[in-house]
Amino acid sequence: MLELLEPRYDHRKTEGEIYKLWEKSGYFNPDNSPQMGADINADKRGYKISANRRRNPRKSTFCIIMPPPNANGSLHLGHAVFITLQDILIRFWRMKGRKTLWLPGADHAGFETQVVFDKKLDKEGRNRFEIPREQLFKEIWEFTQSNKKIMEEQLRKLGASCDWSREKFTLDPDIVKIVYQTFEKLYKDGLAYRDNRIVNWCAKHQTTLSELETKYIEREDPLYYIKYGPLELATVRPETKFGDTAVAVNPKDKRYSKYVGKEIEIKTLLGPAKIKVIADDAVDMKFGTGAVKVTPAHDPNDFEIWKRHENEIPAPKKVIDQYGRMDLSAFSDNEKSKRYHGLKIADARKLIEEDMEKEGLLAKIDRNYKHSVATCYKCQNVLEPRILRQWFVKTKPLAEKAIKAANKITFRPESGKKVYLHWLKNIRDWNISRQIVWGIRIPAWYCLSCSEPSINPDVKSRWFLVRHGETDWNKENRVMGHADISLNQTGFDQAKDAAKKLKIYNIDLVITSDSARCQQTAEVIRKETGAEIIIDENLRERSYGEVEGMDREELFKHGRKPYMYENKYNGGESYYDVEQRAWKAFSSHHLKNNHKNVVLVTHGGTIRMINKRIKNLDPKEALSRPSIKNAEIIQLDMLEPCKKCGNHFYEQDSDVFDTWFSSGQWPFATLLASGQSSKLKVWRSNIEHRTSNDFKTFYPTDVMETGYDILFFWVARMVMLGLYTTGKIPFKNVYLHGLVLDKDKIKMSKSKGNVIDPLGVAEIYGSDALRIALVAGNTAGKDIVISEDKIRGYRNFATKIWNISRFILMNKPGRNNSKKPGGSIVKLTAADKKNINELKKIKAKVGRHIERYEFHLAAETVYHYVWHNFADKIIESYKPRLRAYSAEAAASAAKAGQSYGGQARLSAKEESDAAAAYSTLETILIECLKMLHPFMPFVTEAIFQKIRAGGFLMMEEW
RNA sequence: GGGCGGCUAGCUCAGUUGGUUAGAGCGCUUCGUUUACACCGAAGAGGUCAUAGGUUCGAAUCCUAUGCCGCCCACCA
Repeated sequence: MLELLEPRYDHRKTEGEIYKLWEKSGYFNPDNSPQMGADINADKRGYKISANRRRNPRKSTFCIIMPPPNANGSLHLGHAVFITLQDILIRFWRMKGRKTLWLPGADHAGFETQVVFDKKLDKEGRNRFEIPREQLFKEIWEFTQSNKKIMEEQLRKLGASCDWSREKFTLDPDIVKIVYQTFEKLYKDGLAYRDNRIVNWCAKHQTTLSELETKYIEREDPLYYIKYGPLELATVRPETKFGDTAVAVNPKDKRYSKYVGKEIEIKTLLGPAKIKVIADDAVDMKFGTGAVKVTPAHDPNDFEIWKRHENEIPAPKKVIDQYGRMDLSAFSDNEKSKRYHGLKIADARKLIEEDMEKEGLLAKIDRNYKHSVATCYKCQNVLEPRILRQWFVKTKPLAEKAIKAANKITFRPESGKKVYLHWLKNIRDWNISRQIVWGIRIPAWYCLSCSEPSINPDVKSRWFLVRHGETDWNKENRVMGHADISLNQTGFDQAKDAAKKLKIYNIDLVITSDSARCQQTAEVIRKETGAEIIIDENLRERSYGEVEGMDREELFKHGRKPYMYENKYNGGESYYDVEQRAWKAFSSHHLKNNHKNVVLVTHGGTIRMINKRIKNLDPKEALSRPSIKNAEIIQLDMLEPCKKCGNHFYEQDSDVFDTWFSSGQWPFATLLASGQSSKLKVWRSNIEHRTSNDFKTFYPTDVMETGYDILFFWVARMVMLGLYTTGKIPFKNVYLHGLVLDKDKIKMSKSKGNVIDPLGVAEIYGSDALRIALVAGNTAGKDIVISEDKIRGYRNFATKIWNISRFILMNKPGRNNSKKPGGSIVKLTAADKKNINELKKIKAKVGRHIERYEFHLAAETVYHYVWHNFADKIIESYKPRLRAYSAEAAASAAKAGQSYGGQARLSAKEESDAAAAYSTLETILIECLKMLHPFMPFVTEAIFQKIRAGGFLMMEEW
């Protein structure tokens, strides 16, 4: 520990050590707070407890759930801001005597992390779409875990006094369980539903996004006026014209009323066509020509129009695929469509413009048309609306309650409430499905036979259909059938890969066809998983009789029979035959082993037939499905039989939840999952939720402190989901801080590369300096412009505090003198009392400011007092009184030839006055340290340790 | 189109229900080795608080309009 001799405070030599002391003390954990009525001088672990603290045992609680930083990178200054603000509140209320919990966590940050990881893969020349789900998940898991560790260390460096023993990650099993239960409850209450709707699709990221994840940007695009039979209409997207299903006009528009309800003849690039004219209020008579093409598959408004006219006009016609390319497969019998099929949208538009011009279909083009387009907030690419089956949360009922609850929440700044209410009042249903791997997989299983969903079920067991590995005959495209061919080396390798993937599922049993290629594959899997093995000849491949052993050419020469259900070769079987024996075998194994995790190793044809039965496919469909690769695994999850059709086999939704769906449950999920858990509690809707002591003690929490940029994303959703699940608002106060901007006033973000590393500046100037610099001069809701100069200024303040303390402690009676002051009489003078009184007023003021969340005023008040009052005026005025104790004074007296007889020459009055002076200064110092502690915890604790070793400033009575 | 915020010292920002000489950090000027601190102390310069009206004994603060800057929400065929 740094000695007081040093004229400058060195944060490098103290901060780490101080944090370790705090952590070791266990006082971040509210369970270790001195207990009510404790009649001891030290707590159970031997730390000193001040008399004041004993008189004021913990009465009430104070809890903040830390906004979990994204575990996909390191902390930036924005994090430092919230750490500081929250730590100020936590330390203040802890000193005030509340039982205080600050619960830390980390967010898996689904899409955000996926994007970060995609970039990493890109650098490595890889691509997430080529990596199997499990492997990709595992890699991202490891990536986030190592980031998480770094982040935790960074939080420690910044002095965060959070309870690490309660730390949570959004993918912790107990959190996921609670998220699942909430989803199940929403489903049962009819508030979560699955529907085919038009959603925002990012072709780059290959996933849908919610409204909040879109960013509208202003753009200039040509506006094409197209001739549509007798009408003319305006569009910026001529390439979607192929998907038009109607033309809409305003019902009041007299110009077009004669066409309404009728079909008009139009000329298109694909030839003549007929299209119906409908009337809809959404059409603006004043825009363009007042007539609009309706393309429900590729435009949200048109989709709505179609919904309103579902019975009058055809269903949406898809003409653009998921990669943002023209998909005219619906027009495959039209030769002209080939010209555009497969083109990127931009290229197609250009070509179509040219062609329309040639065909005389264009009336005019407005080249200066300005409009805004929805883009992906991450990659800025234009979003392509697509119709997709997604899970949605019906938000209106949730929002209504959140609106009513608004008057029970105090917003800082106050304007936050207005913004919050406005958003809730205009809320739309929330798409919570994301087509990425990284996240909480949606706990919806669909019956493989009838598609009936089952939400959050118990999976009894998992069955895997595995095709055998490769043989030389596979390679040579020879018909195998019952021919007993062994695996080649590739085949063994494939089997090994499959076995590794299966290993994580605790396989109990391997059932295999008796063909060598299957037995060999099964044996590899058995070895890897340690499962039992059963051989069953009824799982054999279809017998091809006389054509077995032929390659493609030979088979063709011999006369290939169409790939049909009933066909068979001489001496061979039909698919129908295979289905009969294989299904019989499969059923009997299933009957006996449905509680076990089973791998069934068999053949392509056999798998097709088993699939046919499970999925209730017609023969043509069963045979036309894409071929099954060697060693390919098909997973079947076994649930309670489907209520609708009795089938046992299900597959899970492949999508994951929008991160904010789980984050929205963070306050109650963390508290339910932390601390000692107690019995299960039944909430509304018959869903069991565990409750916990922490939940009972700390929920609702006191403050939600976060950036205003996630007011909708997070705060509003926490209120909605918190109210829905627990019936209570998750927090009483919302404090919204501004964004930290760089010197050019641009938001700091990793993608822009303008982040300032807070740990870097903390390393140079100290965490204390950084913390108070982020607080001083900053108010709720306003953006923060931080400069190094400012931080340096507050570093100087830390040095000032250090020197004030150093000076006072140097004058401690008995420190430099051989003799202690004679009497113990400390009689305060009028000036002492006045100074202490003034101090009390300052302290009350600072406390009041913190209680009102006026951190900047608190910081400035204490700063001004300590430096310009205490140091510049009070200490200066006390110097003559302290002189009596000084060794230097003795020395200078000796120099002057006087015999300085120590205290012998001091009168009792002088002695007492000096003692009073010291006592007053020490009192003020300690109070100043307390006031400063929430803002600058390290330097203040380091000094306190010099004064009262064995105790903690952190735990002193404010 | 709707809403919100800002415009205060050279720079970055405070200024709590309207009340005496409008504050902080950095920068600037002059002076200063005094029981700690030069990462310091003392003294000082610097602001018609965006503009124009209004309410008031009194306005940076409340009201109305205007300008510029920024943000959010919604629609855009």
